[in-house]
Amino acid sequence: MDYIKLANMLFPEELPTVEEILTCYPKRILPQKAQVTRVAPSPTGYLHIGTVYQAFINKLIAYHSGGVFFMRLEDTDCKREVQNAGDIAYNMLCYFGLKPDEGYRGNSEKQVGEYGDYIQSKRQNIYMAFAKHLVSIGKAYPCFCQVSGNKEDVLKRREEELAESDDIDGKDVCRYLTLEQVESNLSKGMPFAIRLKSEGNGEKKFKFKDEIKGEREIRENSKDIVILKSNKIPPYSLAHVVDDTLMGTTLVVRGEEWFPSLASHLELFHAFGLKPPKYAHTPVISKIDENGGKRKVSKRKDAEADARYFVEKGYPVGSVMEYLLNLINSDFEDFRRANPDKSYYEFPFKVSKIGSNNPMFDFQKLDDCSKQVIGRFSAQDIYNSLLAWAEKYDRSFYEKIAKMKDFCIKLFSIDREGKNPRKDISKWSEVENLYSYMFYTLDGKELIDYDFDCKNSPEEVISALKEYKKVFDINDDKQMWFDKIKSICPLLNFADNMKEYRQSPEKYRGNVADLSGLIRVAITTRRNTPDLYYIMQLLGKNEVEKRLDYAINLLLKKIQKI
RNA sequence: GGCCCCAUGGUCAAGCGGUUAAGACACCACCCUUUCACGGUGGUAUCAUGGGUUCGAAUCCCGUUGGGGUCACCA
Repeated sequence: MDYIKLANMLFPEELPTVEEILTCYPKRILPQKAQVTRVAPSPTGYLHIGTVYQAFINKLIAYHSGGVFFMRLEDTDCKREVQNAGDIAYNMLCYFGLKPDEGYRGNSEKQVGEYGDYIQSKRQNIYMAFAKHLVSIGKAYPCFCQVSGNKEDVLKRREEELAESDDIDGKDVCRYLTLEQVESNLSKGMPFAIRLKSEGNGEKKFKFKDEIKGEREIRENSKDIVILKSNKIPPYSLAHVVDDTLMGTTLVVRGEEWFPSLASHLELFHAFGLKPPKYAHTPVISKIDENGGKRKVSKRKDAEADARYFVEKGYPVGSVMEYLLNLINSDFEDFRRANPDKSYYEFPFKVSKIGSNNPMFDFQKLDDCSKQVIGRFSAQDIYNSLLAWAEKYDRSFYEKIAKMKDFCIKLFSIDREGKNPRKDISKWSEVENLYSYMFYTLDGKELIDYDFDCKNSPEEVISALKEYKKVFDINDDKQMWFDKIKSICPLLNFADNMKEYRQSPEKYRGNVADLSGLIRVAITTRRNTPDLYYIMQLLGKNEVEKRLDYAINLLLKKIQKI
């Protein structure tokens, strides 16, 4: 068979040769251990949190090795492409602090770097040239079988084939077409795809070292995989081999779902006589299903699959990244404890320490992580971040707090100065509710419900609040404030001293902590708030008195109803 | 179904042939305390299962079970 003739029949158009292309992409000049890594999302929707996770690992590797982290847009699937998804992906990566050093920069900015184009749909000639080359050396052939690419059809067909045999990778019939048959098909205008003429033997294994999984034995590829679709656009396999070669990628970090197709990628590199990069296959982030099963976080079913979810909920970037880093290298926590002020980029991250089982997404842990991160914020930072978040995601709250800057900063200062700050905020979206009692005045406010949840009767609560109102003075200092609370304890038969109360609780109706609790609930409707003294100071004399009255009246009404 | 990957508490996990099987989240108790927190101390709870190998197994090997992935002209 005259393969060069075949190649020219298939690709009559003017194309550069592979050698010419290769010389256009010079080797990168980098320090010895520098790694070139990449993030390569396909614009099929929003950015998946798993892509953030992958991108983070890639960025970390490039950063720590003094290499390059670039971005490439894998837009070779025209059917699934979603408008602006590439732009969203780029902007989200930047938002999470993962701005690529090189490559695609969204729709509005110019690409950066010498190894482009970084948008695959703009590189069609290159892929065609590579495919043609493989045909011309007898390692690829045209396939005229018309097969539906629709996912449902594929699944159905697969099921039918599986019913007959386990082995669904028999060699394609088109592999054995003669030059004349091809010519005849071509003259009828039949579309064709290009397939790799696999030389592998599925029974044979070869050694392979994965940077995460370690030494493996994998089966040779024996599938005649498609390397150019009938629309002349390559699928992932060819695009990966060509681009990561030309762009000088030294380490491909990708999800474990790619592991089964690794052998075919390796065979492709081999067919071209190219040296493959190193690979690291990472675990996939999973979650617990409604039914209790583990599964991959799915775009369709899980809101948190969309990276924007975390933005909308108001998790600070650092919180998400530290949580992810914790999944990536579980000893990150130790580092954080030892170095509370360092950037997480200073953590001595190791690819080899990435675990090999699929981590489960744990919101409790995320929240805790986030509380620690926000705990390191100053009151000013909290306010600024909250404001920026609210401006986008909660307009009415934004309008409110935009006018209350000083008040908010004072509020966020309570219990937050000093070594062990209060850790009660995990995301900006919960702040309004958490501190709701600080964001309204009683004027014009409808019924607020109180839950005193105490062992005292409503009558006792009323008299406690009345007594307190008598002595309350906004000008008191903190010591005086508390002394006054203590001073009314005896009137109510409350213990003003915890030690005494503990010794003989039966002698009292309550203690000074209980009394403080009643006042707290009356004023804030909550049992947990920051330091009550400062809350009252911020609220001011009138508001505190109004709230005390309000609570007393509410309780009176309740008694009358009974 | 074939092939591949994985298996330590509810979750994230250290562990690399000899450990009282770290640590974190969550939960509980106590301590601190002039309120809420913060912090501290302690506690409940784990090596999926059956066989080997070994003086000795969470650790090595095999089977079983369970979970995940993959088998597209999707990435």
